[in-house]
Amino acid sequence: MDQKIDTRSRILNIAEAAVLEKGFEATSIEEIVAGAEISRGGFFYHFKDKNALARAMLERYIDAENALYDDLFARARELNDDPLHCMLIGLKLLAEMLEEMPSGHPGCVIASTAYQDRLFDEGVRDLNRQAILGWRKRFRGMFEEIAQVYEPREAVNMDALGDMVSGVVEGGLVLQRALREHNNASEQIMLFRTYLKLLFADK
Amino acid sequence: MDQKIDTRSRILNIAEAAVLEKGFEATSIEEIVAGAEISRGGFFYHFKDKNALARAMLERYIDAENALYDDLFARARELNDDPLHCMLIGLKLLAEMLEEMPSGHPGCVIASTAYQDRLFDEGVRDLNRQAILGWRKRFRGMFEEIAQVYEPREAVNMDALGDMVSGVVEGGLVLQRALREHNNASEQIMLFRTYLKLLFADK
DNA sequence: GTCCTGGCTGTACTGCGAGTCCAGTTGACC
DNA sequence: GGTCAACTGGACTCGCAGTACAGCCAGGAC
Repeated sequence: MDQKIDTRSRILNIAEAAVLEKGFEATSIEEIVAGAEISRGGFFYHFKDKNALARAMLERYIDAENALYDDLFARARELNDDPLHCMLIGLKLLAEMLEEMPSGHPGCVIASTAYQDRLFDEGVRDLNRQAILGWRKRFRGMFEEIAQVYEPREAVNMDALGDMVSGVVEGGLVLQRALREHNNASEQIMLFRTYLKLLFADK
Repeated sequence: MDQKIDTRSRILNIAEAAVLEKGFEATSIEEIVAGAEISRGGFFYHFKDKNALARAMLERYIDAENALYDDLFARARELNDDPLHCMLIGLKLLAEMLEEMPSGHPGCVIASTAYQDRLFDEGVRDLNRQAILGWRKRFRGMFEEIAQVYEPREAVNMDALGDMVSGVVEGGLVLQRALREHNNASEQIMLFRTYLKLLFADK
């Protein structure tokens, strides 16, 4: 077979799909090895235990999400050089992307692990923390750039505003999962977009 | 002993504390019965299985949260009759309440169950759904009242705006849990408050 | 050509927690 | 004195995580 993806990646692919669908604890190693067509011994050869699997999944997921944001806002920047409009376009693209996912966004691994964190060791929890702090820094930077051009109509804490991007997405995904609707996250992002339009006044 | 709280409630109290601290799956029936000082048989006498426990916990939690919102916005209404200011005061009270919780808010059961939903049966998932739809209705009503007095500066979907209250709280709690900080949720609520101030213009 | 190593397979085992079954106890109230 | 609700306690099954280890096989080093 030419689909000779290395076994480790195959395990991660199967595991990620299963975990996003039904949660980490509800995903058994049994079904992962069945899906990846390997033996249980093979699984434990690659991952010491489920914690090691969780860490590897989080690392991959965070890298992918960061790459996605890089790409999204790079495309936005090409369309408009103004920092506010770049942000607004980027959020629109993000909302569209979330909406286009056929069965809705699978849900964020970050929130999922945050709510089951006692299952994980310190390494996993720290990865989670670092990812959110990374997004805070990213968006805080973008908002500061905007604030240099547009005077905010109300004083806001820039760290908190940076966090709000993550928070709105995470919160939207929670609603989406619980309601079994499909566009809550994108609607929440669009509302946040109008917030930014109102907050950063035209000169 | 006069602390003769009936056993069922004692089980629910112990279980809720444990579940909020470390998640549903990570909480064993063993430790619940140990905490409640009953036998395993006694537990299963009250709850057919862990699902029944989850359903009972959710019902209690949702009732408590609804009562809290009722109280909060009733107090706000006493302080100011104007619907916008009532909303702003209520949100301030909510933010303060979240901040005052010594070890931070334990985290919302709704989000927690949303991310482990395959562990639960349809009844539990539906409770979850109904709770969020209830909050949507509650806040949507309040926003419509506001909109009759204050013209929104930008057109917004009122259902989505209603959801945003829940979403911002849930999202904030996710951040708080993952970051191990203690005031993210209240900061997010305060940011949402400034959104409302900007959105609903003075006449 | 052989040897070694990495990447597995397969089996057998321990231990934990959920859930079932059921027989027996205890106290309240009618 | 009988009945019922609210348990206790123990024995059991089942599924899943994790451990241990013996063996297999392909491919590169020498």
